Amino acid sequence: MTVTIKDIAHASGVSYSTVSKALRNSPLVKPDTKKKVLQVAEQLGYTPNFAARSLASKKSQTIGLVWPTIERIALSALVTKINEVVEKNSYSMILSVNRAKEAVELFKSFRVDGIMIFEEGGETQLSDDTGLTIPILSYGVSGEHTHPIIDVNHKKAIYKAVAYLYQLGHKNISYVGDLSPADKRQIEKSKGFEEVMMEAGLKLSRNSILNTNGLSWYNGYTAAKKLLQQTSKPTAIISGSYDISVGILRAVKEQQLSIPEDLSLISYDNIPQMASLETPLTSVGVPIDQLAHKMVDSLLSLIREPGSIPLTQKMDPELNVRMSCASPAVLGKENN
Amino acid sequence: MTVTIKDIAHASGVSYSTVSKALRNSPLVKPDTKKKVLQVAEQLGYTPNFAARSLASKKSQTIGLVWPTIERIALSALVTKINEVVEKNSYSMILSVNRAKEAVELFKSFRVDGIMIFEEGGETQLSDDTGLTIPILSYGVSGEHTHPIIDVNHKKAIYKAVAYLYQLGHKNISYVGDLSPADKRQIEKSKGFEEVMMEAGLKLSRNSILNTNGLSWYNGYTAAKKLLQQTSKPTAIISGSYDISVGILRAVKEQQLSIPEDLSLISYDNIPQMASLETPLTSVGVPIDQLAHKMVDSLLSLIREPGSIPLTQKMDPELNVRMSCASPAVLGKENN
DNA sequence: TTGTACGCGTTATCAG
DNA sequence: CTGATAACGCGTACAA
Repeated sequence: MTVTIKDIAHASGVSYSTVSKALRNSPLVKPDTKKKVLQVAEQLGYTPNFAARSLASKKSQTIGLVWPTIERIALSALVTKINEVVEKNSYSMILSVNRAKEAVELFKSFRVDGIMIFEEGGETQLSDDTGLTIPILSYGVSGEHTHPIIDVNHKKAIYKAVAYLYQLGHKNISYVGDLSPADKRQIEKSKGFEEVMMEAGLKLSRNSILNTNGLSWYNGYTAAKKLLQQTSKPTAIISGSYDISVGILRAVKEQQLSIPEDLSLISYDNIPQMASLETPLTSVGVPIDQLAHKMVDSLLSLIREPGSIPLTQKMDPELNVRMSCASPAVLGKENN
Repeated sequence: MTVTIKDIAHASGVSYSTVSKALRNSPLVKPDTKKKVLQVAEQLGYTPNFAARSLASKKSQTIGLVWPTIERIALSALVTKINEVVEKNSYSMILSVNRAKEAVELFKSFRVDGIMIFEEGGETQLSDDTGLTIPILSYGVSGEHTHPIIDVNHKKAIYKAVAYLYQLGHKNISYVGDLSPADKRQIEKSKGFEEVMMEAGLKLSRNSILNTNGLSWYNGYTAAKKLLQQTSKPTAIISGSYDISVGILRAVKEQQLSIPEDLSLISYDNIPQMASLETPLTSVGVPIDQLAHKMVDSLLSLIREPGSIPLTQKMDPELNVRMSCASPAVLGKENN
């Protein structure tokens, strides 16, 4: 039999409405009574019923996080951090690994106070809410969108990567990433690369931008393999994501090449996992701490007051130097 | 303004109890009315209120999954699969990345119908529920436990790994894993190794079982590095987990050794990520499809009828051959 | 087959 | 400060 506030009221000799107040730490109850009630609640093993609470208060103190791509691990550290920040703000967080549409439906049913969406790949077009409307915040790419998003300044990221490589002496740099038109974020990365290279006066050849046709490690692997088998190889590669980098590493190994001796590699995604690869990679991206705080603060602000944050907020990426870059080999090496 | 069944009732000219029945697809309503009600509901953009539904029915049709170690990616594929199976059974699933204790509290507040716990490392002792009691199923190691668990037959796994290596000609096999007494699962793995080696008549030296003192890739890395620097190296290693294997790979690379030419490696954890490593690893473990089905079926059965499943269920592991094992090098090589 | 009425556990609004 | 009491949205006996 479940313990309710009525049971507590009975056991502690006050009315259940007083119990309710005491449990919510209302200033309207005498400290003595409050203490007693809490004690009894503890003793009885009381667990609040969110369903009832949410039904009565129209608030759930919970936010939902949609994360359909848990296999793409680039985000797991971010999720953990976000959870931490959420709790610090005395909210709870629940996740769903369903596709965005289904997950949002689920969260709506739960009447979460706000929703965060992590989508990599094709962004779902969320139907205009005919019914109830819940604050939604996406970690996504700028463009047409009705919900606010937190985005990364992709061009700046690419800029930092290219500048770093340039300073090491690289002129022949390739970008390897997914170019499928459905994924705006990936498009933006490659376009940024194009622009930065132009601005730096570095020439773009046919091999400068390589389409992996997908975001999995295998796509990166096949693309890199093709690239590395050619006679005129780049001296440095910028990879569009963690997973693609994993594939590139594999291809590099199979071609008996060494990083950074034969090839420098910078990866997108500034995550801890970069350091634990068989070859630790230098990377660019927004530090997860910053991202987590920005996202949670924004969503909570949105919950408090609709329209209180800009539709687009861009975060500044940073370069995280590890050991996968070096000055390009001397000329003779090119005939390899 | 949120749409409720009363609104639907009003708009479609029936009572709201009829609407309720229609929405739940009860046989007690005429198909005509049912169709009409559903249509109106759709039109109005109705979203059921789980809070209310759960309050009234005392069921949430939702299970909670506790997963504090999302960084340890070995389980992400399993989680996705479980979600799939759960939905197929017309339940929903929500996740929490909190520590088990907090997560269970959260889920209890939500009145989920059942809870699954994924803990790697120290298993939390859940307090005896003074209050409400929810079916809990753990993915854990056998031992003292009050909640039912799904476990892996670790000894069999090790047996398969050793047998495979033995057949390839290996006699000098080491196990590299975490031996911290807090983690029963890891203990069981290493003990299994010991037993199997004894039974196979293979001798155990001081280097046969190596304690990584932790489960992260870095722990695997330092342990392997120490091992590989010695003059008498094993010809094959069995690694206790995916992450540890990642570390071993890194150490192997730094020592300028090749897999499988200089060293064979089999990893625990039968997950897709094994194939995408820079060096794809042969692995042993329970196929995730089987695991997912067993876990979901067991929990649902537990929800339907408490005590309807055994306290411990062991799953049979399988060997997944990739390319990280070969016959040991000829004798001369040993002087490397 | 449909409608009425009550209860689920909690919050919130008043009146004491 | 405390205690009734009316919602909150829905499921479900029970009545019609």
